[in-house]
Amino acid sequence: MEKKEDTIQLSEEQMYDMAELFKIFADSTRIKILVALIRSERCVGEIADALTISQPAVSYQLRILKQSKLVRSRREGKQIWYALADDHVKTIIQMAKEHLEE
Amino acid sequence: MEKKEDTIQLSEEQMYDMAELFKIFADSTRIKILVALIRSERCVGEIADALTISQPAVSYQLRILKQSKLVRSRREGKQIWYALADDHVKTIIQMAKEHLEE
DNA sequence: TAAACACATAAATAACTATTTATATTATAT
DNA sequence: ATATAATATAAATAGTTATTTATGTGTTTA
Repeated sequence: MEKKEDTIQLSEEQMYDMAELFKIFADSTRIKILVALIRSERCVGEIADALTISQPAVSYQLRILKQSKLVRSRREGKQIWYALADDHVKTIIQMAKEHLEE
Repeated sequence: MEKKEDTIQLSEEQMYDMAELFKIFADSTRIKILVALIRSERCVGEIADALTISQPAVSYQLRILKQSKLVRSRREGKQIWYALADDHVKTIIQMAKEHLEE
């Protein structure tokens, strides 16, 4: 039976970056947006309507999520469609859900 | 081969609670404290010295961590010893580390 | 080309939060 | 009892951030 390491090595910078990563998830509006995007790609208006958040507020948060490379976007005519950048977001949210359910 | 569910069901309240949980990890001082506690139980002064953070700042953050049930404490004479409440913290930090390393 | 639509951006504001400085509490030692 | 040590708490401050309101940008349609 392999034992888990009981220490985790992290540099000062890594700990700082880690906090920055958690900050992105530390807002319920962003969580709602991310959860909505787990199901499917969505455009800005859809998100605003579905979550009853103002359009500028949604755009503001989408920008943050995009800068953090958690979502990507593509333009299609007048609309801009947003989707999760990869599977990490889903994994992290799933983990957090399991933690909260205990 | 079992397929993962491609949706995650979360109530409004769960998403709010999730954001609150991430907020606790969204501060580099708290991350540093938690990482220090992965190795071993520590008293306030030790933490302050090791991380070069003022004693009141450490106490303030420990209080938040305790209220969030991420750490527990016990008094031993004049000192108060803090430790991680369970294995969850370590798991979450390990996950975040792996995410950042990609 | 003008109007309408979808989205982004800017400025202002309000709310929250971490740190510092100072002081209070609790426990030990003299 | 008093002094000292370890930690907690309070008040003040400064920095950050999400939302609103207003406006700008890019795209389609009439």
